[in-house]
Amino acid sequence: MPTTHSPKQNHLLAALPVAEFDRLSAHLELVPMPLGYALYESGTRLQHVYFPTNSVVSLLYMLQNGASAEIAIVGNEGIVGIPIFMGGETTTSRAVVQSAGYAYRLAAQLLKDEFNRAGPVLHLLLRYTQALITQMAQTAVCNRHHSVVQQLCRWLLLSIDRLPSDSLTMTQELIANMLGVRREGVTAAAGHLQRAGLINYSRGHIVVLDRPGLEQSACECYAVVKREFDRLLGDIPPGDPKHILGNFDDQADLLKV
Amino acid sequence: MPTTHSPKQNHLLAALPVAEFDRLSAHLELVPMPLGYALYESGTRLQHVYFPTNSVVSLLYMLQNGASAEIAIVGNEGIVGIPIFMGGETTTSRAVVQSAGYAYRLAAQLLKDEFNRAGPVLHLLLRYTQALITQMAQTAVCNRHHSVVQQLCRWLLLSIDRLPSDSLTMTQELIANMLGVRREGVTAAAGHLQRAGLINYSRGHIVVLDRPGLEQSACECYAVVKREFDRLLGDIPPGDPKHILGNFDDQADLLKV
DNA sequence: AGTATTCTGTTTGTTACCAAACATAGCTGG
DNA sequence: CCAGCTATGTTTGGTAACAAACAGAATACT
Repeated sequence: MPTTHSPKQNHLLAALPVAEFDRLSAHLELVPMPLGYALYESGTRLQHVYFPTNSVVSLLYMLQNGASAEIAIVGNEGIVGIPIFMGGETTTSRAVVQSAGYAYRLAAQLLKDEFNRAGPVLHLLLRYTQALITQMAQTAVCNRHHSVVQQLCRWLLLSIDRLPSDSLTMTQELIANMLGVRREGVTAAAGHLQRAGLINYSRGHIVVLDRPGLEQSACECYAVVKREFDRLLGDIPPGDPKHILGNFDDQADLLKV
Repeated sequence: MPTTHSPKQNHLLAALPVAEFDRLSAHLELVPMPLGYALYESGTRLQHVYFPTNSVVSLLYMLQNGASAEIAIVGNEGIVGIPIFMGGETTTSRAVVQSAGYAYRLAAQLLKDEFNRAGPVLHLLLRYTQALITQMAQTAVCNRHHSVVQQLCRWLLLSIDRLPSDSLTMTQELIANMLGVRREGVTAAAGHLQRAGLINYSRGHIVVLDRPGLEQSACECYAVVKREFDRLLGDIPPGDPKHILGNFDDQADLLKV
């Protein structure tokens, strides 16, 4: 846990041009993200968006019978609260802190105002949304076709990609809720990976020992998501909007700012 | 198959204000959508967006081993080609015509130009995108937790909601590809529904006999998706942008148009 | 220290779906 | 009409995950 915090620890905020960053930064509020805290529930009107720095958030859907399934993972590469700028204001899913840490939050109205300027913030957020859509689509595919072991590998990789170290604090029970499988299934899968020397597991503390090996054991889903995030958002030099909008033809908006 | 065609048969086009509709309509091109036709493949740059009228399109992901899974269904309520305005230009999935018919297509550049006006078209498309996201999230949940019978019911309901009648042309083999299960599984599930008197199945021609019964047999996923589409896009009086943007505070954009 | 709690591991039995092969029935076209 | 094809139905066997109950071990509490 770093002793100093900066909004630039979030990749989306770091990628903003100076003008946009300066407008927003005064209103960014550093908030702690305790494990299990629900940023919003299904159907509730979102009051803030969150830019995680060293925390990780799960987007979860809860079934009527109490079962659950993770839709997507959001960390320092993204933003929690997409429905605010998409126009729906609410979602059918909930957002829960999966790994404790911090985030910068911003009042919904301020983000909407910035979004409605139709400048770099809009384009950046939409590109991120497309990356998130890819992650959700791949989750659907993975849920259909892949084993618990493969899915656990994918999930571990997506998680540590969003964390500063190769270790995470997470019980098998919680992982089971995320993946939508039973706890025993996670125990079996985690035991398998531990015996293979890929991870070390001990009472809610996981350490990834062999990252390449984990990628080998994962299904193609992880690589597909990773590649798409890199393509859409990767290698964005801080403060340089041209890379963000490289594929956009109408860059007149930028000049107006 | 209607003998007369109109762009207004697509709900998104029908919901546009007069000014926006008039700007676009001259460039809309009626195109036939034959069964199995791929509007785009994974990774290819999209040249057009498609507004289906009486056709239905599946967004599919193909695994390396040849297996597949449907991500979402798009019909006359929506648009195919979201990555064009989201900024990614390509997707990891492919779009295939699931039920033959027609669509109006529009050159990618023209849609982007209209989108970049940051007016009603942008807000309408983003609301639709959020509805589509909900459908994809629910597909992920459904793939995890529900039986083939439940998923077949959901799929049938989503499909006939987007078709003019209660019948559809679709072999069990094709349905199996969509759901990402084996053909035998679909045979068993369809036989079950047929014996229950909910559908009539005969060599690629399905008739829904008891729609309420089908909704009973479906999992909650269908209702969740339907409700969210209605909430985000339903009851939009043609040409009245206020309903589309009801939740948007900054309506200054509208006045500029 | 000793008790309670939490987390992980294991057991047995059941079920849904996969895998592969084969059977039948309806349409199609010479 | 009959051959060929396509769509659907059925069989047997295997596997992965579910369901429920319980056992052991590490941590937390008093």
